[in-house]
Amino acid sequence: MHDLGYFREHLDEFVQMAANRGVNIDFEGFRSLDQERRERITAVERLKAERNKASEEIARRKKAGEDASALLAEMKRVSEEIKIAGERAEALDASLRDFMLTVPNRPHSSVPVGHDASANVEVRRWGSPPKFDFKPRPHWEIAEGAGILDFQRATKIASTRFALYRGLGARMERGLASFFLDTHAAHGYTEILPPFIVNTAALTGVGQLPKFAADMFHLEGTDLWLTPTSEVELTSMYRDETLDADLLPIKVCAWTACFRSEAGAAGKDTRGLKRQHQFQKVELFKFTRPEQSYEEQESLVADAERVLQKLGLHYRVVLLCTGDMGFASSKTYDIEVWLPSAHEFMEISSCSNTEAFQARRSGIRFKPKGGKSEFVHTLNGSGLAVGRTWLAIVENCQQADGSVTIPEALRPYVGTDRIPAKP
RNA sequence: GGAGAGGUGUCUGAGUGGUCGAAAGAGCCCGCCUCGAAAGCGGGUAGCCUGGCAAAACCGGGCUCGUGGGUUCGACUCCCACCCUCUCCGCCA
Repeated sequence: MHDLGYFREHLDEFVQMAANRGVNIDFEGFRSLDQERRERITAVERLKAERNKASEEIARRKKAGEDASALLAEMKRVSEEIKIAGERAEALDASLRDFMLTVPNRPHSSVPVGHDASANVEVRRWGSPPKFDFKPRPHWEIAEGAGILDFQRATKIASTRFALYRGLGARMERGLASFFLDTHAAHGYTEILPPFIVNTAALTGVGQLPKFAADMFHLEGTDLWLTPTSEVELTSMYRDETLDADLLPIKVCAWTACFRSEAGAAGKDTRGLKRQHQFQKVELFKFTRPEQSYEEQESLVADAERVLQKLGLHYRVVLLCTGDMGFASSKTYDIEVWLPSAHEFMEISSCSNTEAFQARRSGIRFKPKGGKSEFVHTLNGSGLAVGRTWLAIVENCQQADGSVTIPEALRPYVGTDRIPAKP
């Protein structure tokens, strides 16, 4: 969310933002709503000031034993007026708040302008694609052949877009999560294990609600939802708190399952692990001072890259353009890993600086010594999506006979150097 | 699930219808003192909305004592509902 005063005074900047992001925002509606709201508020407040003054006078007269009945009658009438005018003002205020919650964040000046992914800018590449003297197969073929992945039985248990891992497949999924967490902990991130279920306030605080309710699973008859990303939990753990400035930046990481309804994704990535209703993810998260957030974003991306490098997987880093960024983000880098079967890169991490956008929604402040409290900046990034890393390993490390060589760094976590071609 | 207690500022914690945005203490900040620090002494220290104004500083007004309603000229204080926390009992991985 944006600061209302700033938004009002710099509307032209937000008109530009909407054009750059390719979204429609009703600025005319805002102008009239904002103006009427303010007029109503001042009218109500004038009445309240009158009442407060009279109340003091009534108290004084009663103490002095004087008569106050005329004032009392007058104030009864004023109070009724306040009630009626107040209701209208509150309705306008609620509408304005609802509107403000749907305005996306402003992209940072370093973000390229563009409508879709074609305007994204590749920042760097690491490693090189593996060479095969045979035609590399997609991960679902290798994995189902090796008996480490079973989609059909997962469908019996739940529905399509769920996976069941078996044997070394399950162990590699678990091992990857541990490997990620251990690596990040060694670089200053405190491991958190949060609830996987979150409430409406938490989702509103990160910008997931009110706009993206359809992308999530809602628990019927409750205020609770299955978490779509632990970014929600990690942000909300400090919701409505003022943090000690000396503790910043705060660096945390978490492994959780993530749940997405994938509404609107029908027909997309229907085969394999790429797009599931449930997947595991290790998230990196930072609470920083405003002036250090962009520097911290670069190091957060590097922290996510580190685990791919240790696994020896070829990847590139892409700076997303204005039209391809998420709702809450000011600047986002995606990390994309190489997939030999499709001969293309696949998103495996998304690292965003939301500046104060989420902090303002979530009420997360810090207080500098002797200064006024300010909103922190929040940064989030996958480090990494576990299921997608799993499939990248299966594809990049596959052998001609259908077996998979486990990357060296991961071997202690899987307990073997190779997944055999057959169970 | 049942019974009881309670939710007040950065924190602890007082306040039971009228100068209460809120005592006291702690923390933090600024002075004095000191070679410097500690101690001591003095002062300061919430957020949001709104108007003066285009903005900063500043000044005025309004709101905020878990949330939402109600009673009242007036609510931290009384009433109702809900949420949350703690203790005990029950159940349970």
